[in-house]
Amino acid sequence: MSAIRVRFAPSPTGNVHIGNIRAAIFNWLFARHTGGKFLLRVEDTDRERSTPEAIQTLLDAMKWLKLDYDEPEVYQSHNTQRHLAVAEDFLRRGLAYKEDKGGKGECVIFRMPKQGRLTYHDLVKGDMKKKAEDTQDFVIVRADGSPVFHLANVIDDIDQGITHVIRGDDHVENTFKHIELFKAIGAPVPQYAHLPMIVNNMGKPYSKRDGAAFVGEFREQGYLPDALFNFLLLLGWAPGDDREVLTREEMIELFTLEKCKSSPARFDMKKLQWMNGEYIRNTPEEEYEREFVSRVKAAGLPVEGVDLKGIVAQMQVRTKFYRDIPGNCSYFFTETYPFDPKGVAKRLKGEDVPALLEKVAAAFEALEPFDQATTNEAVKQLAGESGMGSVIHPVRVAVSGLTEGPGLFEMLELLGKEKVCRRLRTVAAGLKDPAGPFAALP
RNA sequence: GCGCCCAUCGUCUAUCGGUUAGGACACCAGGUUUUCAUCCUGGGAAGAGGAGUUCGACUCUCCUUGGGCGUGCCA
Repeated sequence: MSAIRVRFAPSPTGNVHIGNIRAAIFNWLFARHTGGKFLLRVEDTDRERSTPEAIQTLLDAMKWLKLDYDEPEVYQSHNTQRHLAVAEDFLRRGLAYKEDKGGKGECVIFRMPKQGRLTYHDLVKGDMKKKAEDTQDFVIVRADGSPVFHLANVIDDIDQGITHVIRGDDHVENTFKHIELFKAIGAPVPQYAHLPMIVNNMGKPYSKRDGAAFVGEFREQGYLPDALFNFLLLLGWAPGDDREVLTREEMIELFTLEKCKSSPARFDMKKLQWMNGEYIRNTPEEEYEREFVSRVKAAGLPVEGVDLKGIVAQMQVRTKFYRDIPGNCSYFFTETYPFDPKGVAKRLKGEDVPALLEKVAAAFEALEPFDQATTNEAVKQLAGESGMGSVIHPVRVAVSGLTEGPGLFEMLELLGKEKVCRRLRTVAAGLKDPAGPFAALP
């Protein structure tokens, strides 16, 4: 039985930064790979910001990314008495002292060694060292009697039996302080692993100024949790072979801290977008269909009397974000589909277009059956010398309002003869009417 | 300023002394195609600089340069 225990210990602020959730991902993967326990500790000592809503946001983000934890979450604010008691003990043993460092009243300060060398082995960064003289005593209890992060964090780690602390690079310096705290308490020092920072194009820490920076934002924008998870994993870690798109099982199997890089990684939104597309295309059809239907219904479109399977098959490969689904294919579900002004200007504004559309409608009317092969043949006949494109483009915009979408003949078959012919004639009439719906468009 | 850390294509990365330095994203070209997307093929693109160690360095050591983090009664 493995005794490994790791934790994710965020302070709930109402937003979960991607750098932070990445630390959660690495902790989770490490636990799952080693058969250890993954715990969640809510460092809610900032009573102002740690609202129930903020905590819920955090929990939602964990759930969305399927980062399940193995024991009930621990709230740091519940342990304040314990933290203070340890500080008292330090005071009694002369490991800490009281001082008023700036007129805010007396605080408790922990003594750091004054000579020698502080060292530890970082599982990612290797051997780390620092001269004692380069460290300073630090505050562990504020003048107002509240414990400081360093103290609370270490004590909670001890109480939760944490064996490996996996966190962001920005904590490297703190580690020397924390280790002294563990020693002062007489607890075994955990193993440490510091993950590289996620930075922007400028090499600066990635922040909200650089685009979506919080888990909730990616969710709103339509990213799949598994895609974000996979992408974040690849920032600072690689499996060692050429695989990039990995299942959760593969990740768990392959993940080791030794394979973590220690240099900062730039956040590349383009690659995330690609990854998201990969995940959408690889989604089981039934699951995509479920998502598709719920999005279409949510947009107020009726999903009856259509060849849903056929539509879904056409749309899945073309979906970049789930949220774009209704806008990209409303014409399958309603007669009041919107027309893209640019498409109208480009494909429907020719003088001969109304007549063409009527000719096509008449030709289609006679088709039996009305399918890809027969419509294709009919268009070929009508186009003659001028090339199929001259017919295809106006017809596409007329029946769908858009210049992009499934192949025209697939689209026509899915729509059916009746709708197609009616739309062609309606659009033709509208184009001829000086007061018609297209008149206002350029 | 001082301390700690980092450094391979534009980006994410593989390489654990000997490779034509590989893959992916992005980009460009071509193929499939009515559009878009997918898919396929091809292309350009990298070891920051300088010393050393070595028969041989991207890989080990040192220096320089560049960057990040820390240096809070924030976490």
